Amino acid sequence: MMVLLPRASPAPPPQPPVDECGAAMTTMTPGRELPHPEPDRIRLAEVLHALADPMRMRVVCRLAEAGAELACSEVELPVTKSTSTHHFRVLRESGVIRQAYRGTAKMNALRGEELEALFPGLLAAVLAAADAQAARLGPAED
Amino acid sequence: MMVLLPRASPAPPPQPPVDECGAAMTTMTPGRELPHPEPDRIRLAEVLHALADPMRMRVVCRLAEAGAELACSEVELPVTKSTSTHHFRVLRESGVIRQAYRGTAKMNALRGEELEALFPGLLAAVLAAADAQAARLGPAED
DNA sequence: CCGGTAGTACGGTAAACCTCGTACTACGGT
DNA sequence: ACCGTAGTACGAGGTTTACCGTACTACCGG
Repeated sequence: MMVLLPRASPAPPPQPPVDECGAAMTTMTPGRELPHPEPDRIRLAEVLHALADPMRMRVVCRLAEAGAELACSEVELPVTKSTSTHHFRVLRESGVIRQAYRGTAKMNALRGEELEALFPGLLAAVLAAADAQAARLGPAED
Repeated sequence: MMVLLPRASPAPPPQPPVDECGAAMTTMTPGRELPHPEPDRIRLAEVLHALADPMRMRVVCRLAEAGAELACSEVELPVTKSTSTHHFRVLRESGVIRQAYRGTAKMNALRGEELEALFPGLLAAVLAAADAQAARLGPAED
């Protein structure tokens, strides 16, 4: 009864993904949906906090200028993959982006319309502000 | 030679505020100017971070709806005075508000025009978003 | 002159945050 | 069937944050 595990796993949890609905989900959710906040659970403070980080702002700008879904790897950040994953999750959990698995990639899209309905003009103003600042300082600055 | 000090001060520094210009400033700056960032040193990330806190957001909303300067004590927050001071400083250092001493009070005002020049529509959008959310949830909510 | 009000500085705590490295899982192509 | 690519979970380190309490300073009014 030697399972296929390369390492000698002591024994405990042979239960793979088990799941139920948000309970287990130990690893990745195959081709399934990821937890996204409903529009009425999106909080301004969380959105602003999500946008207040340079890395995440860069992601949002890239998504906006692309105007379409982008894979995580499509948005290059000067951090490791783990950190990148972290930032994308913060953006998703705050309601700024929507994520979905597509093949081996995870696609990301701005929740533009939903945010517009909740906070009219906010996203546009932030994106414009980011552009303005990028133009003001050298495009490669802070 | 019994000085007025309740405690027995050894003797050393009878020099009161000494100062020079940002060097000493051990305590309060009398009726003087406080350090504010120049418009070109205001960073979007810092502004958003400042606005991403509920307490600070409350301050900004109060200042906006008042349309005029308000003393710190005029803006009631469910925190101690020290914490309040902390939040006002974050707002000032990020460039969101301007502070000045007036008598025993410290007056606070939004740097609306300067922010508008840097990030057109941003402050308005954030304020509108805060109002919208306050209306959506009970005005006494999160 | 004395007390009250307004605000600060300092020190401390507990939580949150950003970052990384390592080890792992899924999907797709050769 | 295997390897590579894309992304995750977990744990840990170091910094920042929000909050408080205490002790202090400045200004105003009686």
